[in-house]
Amino acid sequence: MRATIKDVAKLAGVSPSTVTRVIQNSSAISQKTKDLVRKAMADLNYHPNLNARSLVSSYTQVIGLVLPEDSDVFYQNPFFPTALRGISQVAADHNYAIQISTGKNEEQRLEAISQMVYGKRVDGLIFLYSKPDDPLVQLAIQHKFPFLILGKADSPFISLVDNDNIQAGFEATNYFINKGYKNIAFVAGNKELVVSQDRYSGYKNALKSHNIPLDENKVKFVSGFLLEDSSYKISKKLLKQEIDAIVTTDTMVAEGIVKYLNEVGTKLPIISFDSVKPKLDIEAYVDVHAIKLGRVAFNTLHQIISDNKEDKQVCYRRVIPHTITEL
Amino acid sequence: MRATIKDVAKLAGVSPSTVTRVIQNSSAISQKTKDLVRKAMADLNYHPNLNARSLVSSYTQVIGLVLPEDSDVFYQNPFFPTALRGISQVAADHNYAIQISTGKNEEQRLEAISQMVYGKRVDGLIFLYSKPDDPLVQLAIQHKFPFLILGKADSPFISLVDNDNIQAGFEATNYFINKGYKNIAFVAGNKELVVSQDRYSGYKNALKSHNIPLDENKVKFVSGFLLEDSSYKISKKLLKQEIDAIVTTDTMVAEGIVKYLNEVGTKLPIISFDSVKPKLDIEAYVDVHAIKLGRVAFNTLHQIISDNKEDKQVCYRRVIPHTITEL
DNA sequence: CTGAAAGCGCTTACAG
DNA sequence: CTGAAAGCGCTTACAG
Repeated sequence: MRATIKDVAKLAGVSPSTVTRVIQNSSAISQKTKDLVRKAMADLNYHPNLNARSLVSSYTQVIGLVLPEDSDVFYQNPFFPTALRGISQVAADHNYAIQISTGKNEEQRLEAISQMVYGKRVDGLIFLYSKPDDPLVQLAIQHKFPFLILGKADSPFISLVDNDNIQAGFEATNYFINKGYKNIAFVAGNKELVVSQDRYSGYKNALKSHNIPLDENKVKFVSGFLLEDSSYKISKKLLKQEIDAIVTTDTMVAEGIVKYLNEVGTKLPIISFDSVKPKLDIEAYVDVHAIKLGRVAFNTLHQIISDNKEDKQVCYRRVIPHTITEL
Repeated sequence: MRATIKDVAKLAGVSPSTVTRVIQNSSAISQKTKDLVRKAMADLNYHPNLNARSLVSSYTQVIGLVLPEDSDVFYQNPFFPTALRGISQVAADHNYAIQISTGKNEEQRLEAISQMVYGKRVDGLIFLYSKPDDPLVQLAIQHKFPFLILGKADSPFISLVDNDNIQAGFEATNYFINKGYKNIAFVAGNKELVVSQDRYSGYKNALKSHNIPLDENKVKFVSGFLLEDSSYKISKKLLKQEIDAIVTTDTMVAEGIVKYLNEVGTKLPIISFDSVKPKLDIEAYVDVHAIKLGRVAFNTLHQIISDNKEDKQVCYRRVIPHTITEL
C-alpha cells in the first residue's frame, strides 16, 4: 500500500498537521522536526495524494489548454506544438501540469471545459485560438474563472498575449516597398480571422504611408480545410496582374502560391508568417516567436491565478515582438 | 457558492447516496427518483467535484501523455500533433481528459510523471516515444501502473501500438525495385532509434529478396537537432556514387537531400515516411497513419486500465498498417 | 513550535 | 429501492 501522511507522521513521531507544514516548508517548524519528517517521507517513498490536496485546498497546480475544433489546419500548423512547448517549459519550472481539452465538436468541447472548471481540475485556462462569441470563453467569463487568450479577444476586458499583427503586416509590406517594389499583392487566410484582418490593415497602412494606391484586385483571402489548395487555386487569377512581390499571412498560403509559380516556371519574392523557419523557398518570413508567446502566456496566467485568489481583477495585454528573418 | 451533492439531495428530497446512484445511472433507482434528482441537478447547475470523486473512487478519467525531452525534432515533426489528435478524438468519446507531461530535462520529467502516478492524477500513461531503459518507463513498470508505448519497446512484456517498420522499409524499397531501379540508397535518421534500424532491416530484406547486393556506401544515418541540415551535408558524399533512387525514413531527412539536389540541379526519385502528406516534391511516401495509431493507442490503454482493475496482466501488441502513397 | 479536531465533497459497503 | 454511517487523504483554523 502507498504511504499516507499518517504513516509518515507515525514514523516521524509527529502529527499529520506537522507533516503538512513540513511539506509546505513552513517557517514555524523547527529544523530538527523538518529533518525528521523528511527522512520519514523519503524512507516511505511518500508522495501526497493530489486529489485529496486539491479537494481541501482548492488549487490543483494544473492549467487547462483549450484547443479549437479538431481540424487539419490547426494541428498541421507548427504554431500549436511550438506554443505548447513554450507553455510547457515554464509550467514545468513552476511545477504545474497541463491538461488539454478534448472533443470533436462544440458540444464535446464544452463538456470537457465544464469538467475542468466545475470539476475543479484546473486553476486556469489558456485558449489557443480566438473566435468571436466563443461559448467556452463565455463560460470562463461567467464563472470568473482565470483565463487568457493566446491571440485576439473581442472584449477589451479579456487578458491576452499576442503579436502586434497590424505592425507586423506593416513591416512585412515595407520590407518589399523598401526594396523598390510597388506592385505588392496580399494573400491572407480566412477573412473572418482577426489575425488576417490585422495583417491586412498593416499592409494597407504601409502602402498608404508610401503613397502607393491600394489595388483590391491584388488582395485575396482564402479559406478551407487545406489552405495550400485554396491559395494555389487563386494564384492564376492573381498573377494575371502585374505583381512584383507577395505578402502572405501564413506559410501554408505561401505554399500554394509557390507551387503554382513553380509550375508556370516563374519566381517572385514572397514573405510569409510562421512559428518556425519555413521549409519553403521564399524570400523572408515574419517570425511570430510562438515559443515566447507560450512562455509569456503561462507566466501571465499564473499571475492571473494569483490575482484571482486575492480577488483582484486585472486585465493583462502583452505584446510579443516579431522579427523579420531573411531566408 | 457551487452546489454540492448535499444541496442536490436536499432539493430532491433524497439522500446524497441516492444522488450518487442517479449519477451512476444505477438500475437500483426508480425512474421517478431519477427524474426528480436530475431535475434538481439541472436546477442547481450541479457538477460533481472530480477531486472528491477521484479521492474516494481512485479513478480519474484522465490519461497522461509522456513526451520526450524538449527538442525541435519532436515538436516539429507532424507525428506528435497528429497522434495527439487521434488520441484526443477517442478520449473525448470516452469522456476522458488528457494531461501531458512537462519538463525540460529528465529530472523534471520524472518529477512530473511521479506526480501523475503517485499523486493519482491519471489512470494510465501513453509514451509518445521509446528509448532503451527509460527511467520513466521503469517507474510505470515498478508500480504496475497501466501504460503503453506508441512505438517500439525493449521488453517483450510491454504493451505497444506501432507500425510494422521492417515491413514498411521492405515495401518502400520494393517500390523502387519494382520500377526497375537497382542502385537504391538508404538514408535514415538517428541510428540509435529502433525505428531507423527496423526500416533499415526492411531495406536489406528487399535487396536480398531481389538478389541485389547491399552496398554500405549507399547507406547513411544522420542525427542532430536539425535533421535537414545533417542530411543536406551527407548528400554530397552520397551522390558521388551512382544512385537511381533514395529511400529515406523521414520527411525531414528527405528535405535536406532535396535541397542539395535542387542546388546541383539534379532530380532523383525519393520516398519518405510521414504522418501527413509531405509538402515536398518527392515521388511517394509511406503514410504511417498517426491518427489511427493515436486512436488505437487510447483504446488499448483503456483496455489495459480495465484489465488492471481486475488484476489481469495482459500484454497488447497492436500493429497499425501503413500505406504507400504516390505524390 | 506543535497537536487535536473538523471538514473538503464525494462513494461504498451495510442494512433494511 | 433507499438511507445512515464511515471514510478516502489531505489542510486549515484554533488552541496552547
